[in-house]
Amino acid sequence: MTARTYGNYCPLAQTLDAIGDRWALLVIRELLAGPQRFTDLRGCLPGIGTNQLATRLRELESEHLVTKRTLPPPTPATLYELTDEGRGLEPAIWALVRFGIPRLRTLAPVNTFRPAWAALALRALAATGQPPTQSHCWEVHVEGEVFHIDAGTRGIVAEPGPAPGPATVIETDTITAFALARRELTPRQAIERRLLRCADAAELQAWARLSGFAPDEP
Amino acid sequence: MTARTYGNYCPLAQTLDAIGDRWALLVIRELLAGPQRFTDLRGCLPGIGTNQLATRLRELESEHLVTKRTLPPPTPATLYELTDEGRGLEPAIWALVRFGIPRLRTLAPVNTFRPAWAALALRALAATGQPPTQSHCWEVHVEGEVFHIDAGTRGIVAEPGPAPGPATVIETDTITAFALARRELTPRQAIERRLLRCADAAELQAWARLSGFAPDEP
DNA sequence: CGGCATCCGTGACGATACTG
DNA sequence: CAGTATCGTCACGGATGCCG
Repeated sequence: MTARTYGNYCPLAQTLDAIGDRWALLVIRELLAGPQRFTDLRGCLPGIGTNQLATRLRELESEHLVTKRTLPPPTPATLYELTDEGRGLEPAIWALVRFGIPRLRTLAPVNTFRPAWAALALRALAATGQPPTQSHCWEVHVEGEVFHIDAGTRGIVAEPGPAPGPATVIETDTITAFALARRELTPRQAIERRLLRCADAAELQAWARLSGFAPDEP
Repeated sequence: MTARTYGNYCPLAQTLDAIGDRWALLVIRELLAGPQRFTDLRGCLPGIGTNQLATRLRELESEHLVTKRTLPPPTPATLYELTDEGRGLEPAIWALVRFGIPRLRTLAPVNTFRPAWAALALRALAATGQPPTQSHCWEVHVEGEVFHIDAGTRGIVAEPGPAPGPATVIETDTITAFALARRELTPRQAIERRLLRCADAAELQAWARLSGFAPDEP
């Protein structure tokens, strides 16, 4: 009953009518990592009220961006997940994330901090640099958060979870991931300071070029 | 502590802290067409309160996304315009616009309707299809709204205003522009029905391929 | 008239408590 | 675990007034 609609026949205004409410895009941010339960979402969204979360999920469902699924009785749990239409928001979200990366200021004490958000930043950069000349697959670990990048013949996709096939494993921590994304650190420096691990230096450089990280000095 | 900030050290949350407030992105939408005066913005944003507009402009200014400029005394007027940092939002806005285009439903009576928003949709599509093999420049007119697309060696840019050099002029109306963007009409059909004018059919097709419009039947 | 500031009613939001 | 109920508060929308 939200007459809070902009009422513009404008694609941007219609989008904001759907996802412009407070918390809406952050709910979708969490669902980008895969299906989630109500309580998981609540835990990942510090400060949200349960009523607000319930309302946002209901609205996103009515916009056909999110669906509610109930698992069969062995372990009955209701999961929320993005619809195909909801996944259509990904390009916009990655662009918003990329815009926000240089604006991350020094950490204020009130700020909460999650490895998932560092992984989000690395995922958003996964197709902004030079694409590799041949197929690659990377599996990136940021303190338990895992996603993989598949640079194959059909372009570059960055999906949550471990890689389905063989992949170069890259492992780092939250702070280092943010520093890489903000280009305050080169991958080589991260390796030297034992902040990042990767078995194959050439694959690491290919990932760095693909993501547009800061280049090493010659 | 209702500073209304999410308080997350997350690039998406930081972006939403800056532009997630109501009306903020629509203000920026209007500024994408060039510098605007307070009253012009108010006229293009039906429903906004003057205090809200003043507050949003002040906040966007403090986020360094918008600057206020006062013209010299001949015709003293204060103009609001995007900063370079604010223009960094363009990729995100185009992605949000593209997400909203298929979601534009049939026109409800309450909806307001502006040629500028149709031009926005065409501008957002200006680099989603097949890039042309050689340099092109188009100047698109939608009921007085003018922008141009420059597909040169430095990539594809879509800027407000008329083209600085020679360009193929394309002229159409608001409804047709939306129909093209929604792929409900092909450019050829628009020509045949006298809804669109273009002096050069080959240039029109190049623009259609670049924008990913509906192809003509073979 | 353009560019706000102020006042006020309404409703969305935030926090807590409570329930199937 | 997955929400609903309640309530205080604050931001929003609309109207009006001030000032260059």
